[in-house]
Amino acid sequence: MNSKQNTFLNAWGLKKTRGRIEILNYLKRISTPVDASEIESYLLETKSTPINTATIYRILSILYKKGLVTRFELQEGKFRYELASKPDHHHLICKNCGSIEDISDCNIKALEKDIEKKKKFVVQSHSLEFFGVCPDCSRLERQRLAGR
Amino acid sequence: MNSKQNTFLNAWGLKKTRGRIEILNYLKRISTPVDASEIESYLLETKSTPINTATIYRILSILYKKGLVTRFELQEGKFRYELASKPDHHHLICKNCGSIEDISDCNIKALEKDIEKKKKFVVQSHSLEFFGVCPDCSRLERQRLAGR
DNA sequence: CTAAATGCAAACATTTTGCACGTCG
DNA sequence: CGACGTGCAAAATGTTTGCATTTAG
Repeated sequence: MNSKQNTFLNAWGLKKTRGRIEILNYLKRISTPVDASEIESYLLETKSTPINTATIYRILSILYKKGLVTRFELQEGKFRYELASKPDHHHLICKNCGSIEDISDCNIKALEKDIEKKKKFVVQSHSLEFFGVCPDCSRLERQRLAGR
Repeated sequence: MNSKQNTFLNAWGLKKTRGRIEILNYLKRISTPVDASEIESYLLETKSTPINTATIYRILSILYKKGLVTRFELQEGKFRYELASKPDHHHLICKNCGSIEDISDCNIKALEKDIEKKKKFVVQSHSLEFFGVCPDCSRLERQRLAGR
């Protein structure tokens, strides 16, 4: 299936299937991390044949285990996914509108080195998220207050 | 109920009830963050009358809203809770044994200032977690390899 | 052809909710 | 007494699993 696209799937010992290809293509296109149900609705809206919920979870699980996608939680009680090939970065999450913005890496590496030395803890990955109010919501709030 | 303990509950407009007092006392004693079911089992084992699951969630929810406890996710698909009065800190989570260790604050404040300025994003809170292998598990792994 | 992947239904874990009853202040 | 808090049962949400069937290689 789809002999030219995502050849690396085979390289990872994974069969190329419609679900995997479409999920990977979707992940390539998104700018903010998505959860399983967003992936499902996207495939439902745009693709001819839907992909089963359990299959989506299984695909995400195997891509995660192979290290092709990253997975994290943003205080929502569910997981979000991104392509692991994205450069190291963190997130700004607006508690008002839910928007998620990336911020690029910020010398966490130094901190990791420090921890490894002081604590003898081998750091494999980290997650850093900032929760607050995004510029748009701040602006609207200011306008709302001013208008009274 | 319990006229001397946790008087601040009243100050926050919350009635002093057995559940709230016992949960707060438990949170004071723990050294690593706990989830709802750990709280429930603890109360079940040690206290005469159990506290209903839904009630535990409702108590945690109101304590969280009032800012008396903090809440976060450690890639487990559930929330963990701590007293908010604990000094600012982060966590080292061992992916092998699941142990959670605190690490004290590490100049994230500077980073926050930077973000507020550059991104116009108002930071209210942050979460920083490191995932990896704890010293104990590293040691056991080394021994296991040496023994072969 | 065979191992791997999927669909379906059912189970599971965590968290939330409606409603009647109980209790703090 | 009255608003707030709780217990119980049921539901909502996110995720996983067993098993029969399909499909990539």
